[in-house]
Amino acid sequence: MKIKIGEKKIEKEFKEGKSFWELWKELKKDASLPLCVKVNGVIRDLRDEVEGKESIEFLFDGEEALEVLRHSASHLLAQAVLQLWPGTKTGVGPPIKDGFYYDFHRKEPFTSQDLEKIEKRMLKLSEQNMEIRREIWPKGKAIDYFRKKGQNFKIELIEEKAEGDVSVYAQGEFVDFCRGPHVPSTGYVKYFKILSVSAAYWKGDENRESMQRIYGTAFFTKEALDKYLHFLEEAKKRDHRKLGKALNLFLVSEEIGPGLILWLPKGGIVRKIIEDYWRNEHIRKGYDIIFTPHIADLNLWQTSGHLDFYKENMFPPMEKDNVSYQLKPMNCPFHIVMFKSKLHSYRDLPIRWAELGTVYRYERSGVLHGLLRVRGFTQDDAHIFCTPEQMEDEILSTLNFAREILSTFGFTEYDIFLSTRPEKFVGAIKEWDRAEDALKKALDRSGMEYEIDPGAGVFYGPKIDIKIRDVLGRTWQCSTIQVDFNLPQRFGIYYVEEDGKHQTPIMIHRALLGSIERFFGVLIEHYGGAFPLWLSPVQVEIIPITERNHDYALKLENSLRQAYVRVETDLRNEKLGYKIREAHLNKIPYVMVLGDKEEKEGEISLRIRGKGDMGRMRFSKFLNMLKEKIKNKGQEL
RNA sequence: GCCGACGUAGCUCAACAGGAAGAGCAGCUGAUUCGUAAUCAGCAGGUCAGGGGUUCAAAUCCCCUCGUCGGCUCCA
Repeated sequence: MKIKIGEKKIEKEFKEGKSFWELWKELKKDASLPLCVKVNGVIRDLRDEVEGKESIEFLFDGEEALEVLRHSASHLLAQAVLQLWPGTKTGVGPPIKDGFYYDFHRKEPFTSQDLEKIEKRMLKLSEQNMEIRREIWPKGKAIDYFRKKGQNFKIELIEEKAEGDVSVYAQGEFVDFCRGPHVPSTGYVKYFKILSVSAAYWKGDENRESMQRIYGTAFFTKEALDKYLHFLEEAKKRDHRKLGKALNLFLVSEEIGPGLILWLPKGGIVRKIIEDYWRNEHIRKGYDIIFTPHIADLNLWQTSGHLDFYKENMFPPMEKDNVSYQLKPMNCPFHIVMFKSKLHSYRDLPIRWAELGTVYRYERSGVLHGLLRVRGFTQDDAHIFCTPEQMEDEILSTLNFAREILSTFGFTEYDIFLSTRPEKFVGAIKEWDRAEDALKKALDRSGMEYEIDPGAGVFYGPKIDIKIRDVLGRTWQCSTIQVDFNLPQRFGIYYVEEDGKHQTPIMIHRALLGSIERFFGVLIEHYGGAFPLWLSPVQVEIIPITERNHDYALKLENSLRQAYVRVETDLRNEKLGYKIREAHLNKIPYVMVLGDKEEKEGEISLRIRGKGDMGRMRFSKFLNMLKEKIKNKGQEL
């Protein structure tokens, strides 16, 4: 039998019938305690019996053990809730990415005071260090037990999931239907925090009961827990809605409507910089820039099929002169009609048409969220019409293009997913295979790592999604590259082949930033509102020390403005410290302080955001440095 | 859309348990002309989200609507 303890490997004969727990006690040399064991690759309870010739690994930490710990924490939560409010019905309580939750059903809502009470009770239960035992019950016994307790959700789960005997876990008076595994006793769950409560449908079904879901998190050590709580605070500080208000970037107004964004001047200029960069790069990559209207004849949406499969996301049509017009939820049908307006030869392909197209989608009120989920937004859309042979190269260059653009905004880590054919799909399987193959080959050639998400493609074609990671390690869906078999057929578009035959082109939809609104929101959070120089709404703040220096300040302001530098001068009758503080709070990258000394020598005193006072330098030197840095679009100041 | 919480000055937030709406910042006016994260004084600013109800009396209690937040579901 092979046993692994941390990095150490031991070969040892061991008798059957003992538990891993006992085995550990015989082997252990120090006070460290494993949470669970991995037996032939499967995570098991320490209380399970050793069967003989397994390869055993004792787990002390790591992702798998953390999941076990959090799962046990969720049981602790349920036990605490049942002790505090007997009769509460319990649902499911799994570990999740950053912690765990447990679903409960009862009339009264849990208040934040209740959450505190629960946490205290959990602490007490942890201190009691109750044994956590797995028991195997006959199905009938389990159902009887939970019926007596009035736990109808548990019964539903047992009837669905259990085949023969039922695995339950018991700690003190609390028994839960659960597959496990768990830590050996409640004392293992020490460092945890109850975070929030919200609603969740039973089994995610809108038609079923609404449960109250209590979220929490748990870690191996106090340090790790504190680190995570600190991360939550940091994320809160970076909230784009908060920063958007503080930095006057954008506004959502009740008077305008929910999910509709007003771009204030400070945000507007950032958007302009992003869009200019975007357009210029597209032209450089062989795209053409096009524009299309915001509404179109309803018939267009009939042809495109959106009325069939997208209706619930569309605002209702408006009628005038016996024509119904539809506010557009997508740009693609316009581009298709434009393709159709001219006869295309295979020699024309690939055609790459890009548009910053503003679309409107009806989103259910509960899902709106700052800039990240809105009802009117501008997609950085493009459609590539190409031959099947060109598909792979086009996808590869799009991938590289995406990488280039995203890294300019400081995003260099991605999670990439290739989504393949779902159960419901249009087009021939042969086409799907070809497209999936092209996407896969392009990904392989790009050298980027990716995961395959089987069956997650859209009904009209397979796709690649790129999720970016921000400085806090959070992921955001932005870029998407989708092959479409549906629209070209529905609109009957074609190009003329070498031999004169008509051929349906491959259509690739792609967005790199996703939407300008969402991307801006992500950018704000990524940078914490402190934009790099090239994106900053105000790049240089000029602060004259006294009124005597106002003319000099205005002269330099003009020089900077003529060099296309975004500059503001603070002529207010305030002290230097006050103005510096304000520039700092506004996260302005460079501050030029101008007093009598500077004015006399044609110099400036420079402050750099995050670095402080850099001393004096000639204005001309500063200007050259500034222009160079803006041109380079660097992340550092 | 669903469940819960919340909505007070431009912003951030007070107002014990129903009894005359308050502070800081921002704004305006004046004084101060200042060397690296807040100078002082004065003034102005509110249909307490909107509507209805209970009460002698409502920011406060009840109902409805709208919006925001946390999630569910959905998603660029």
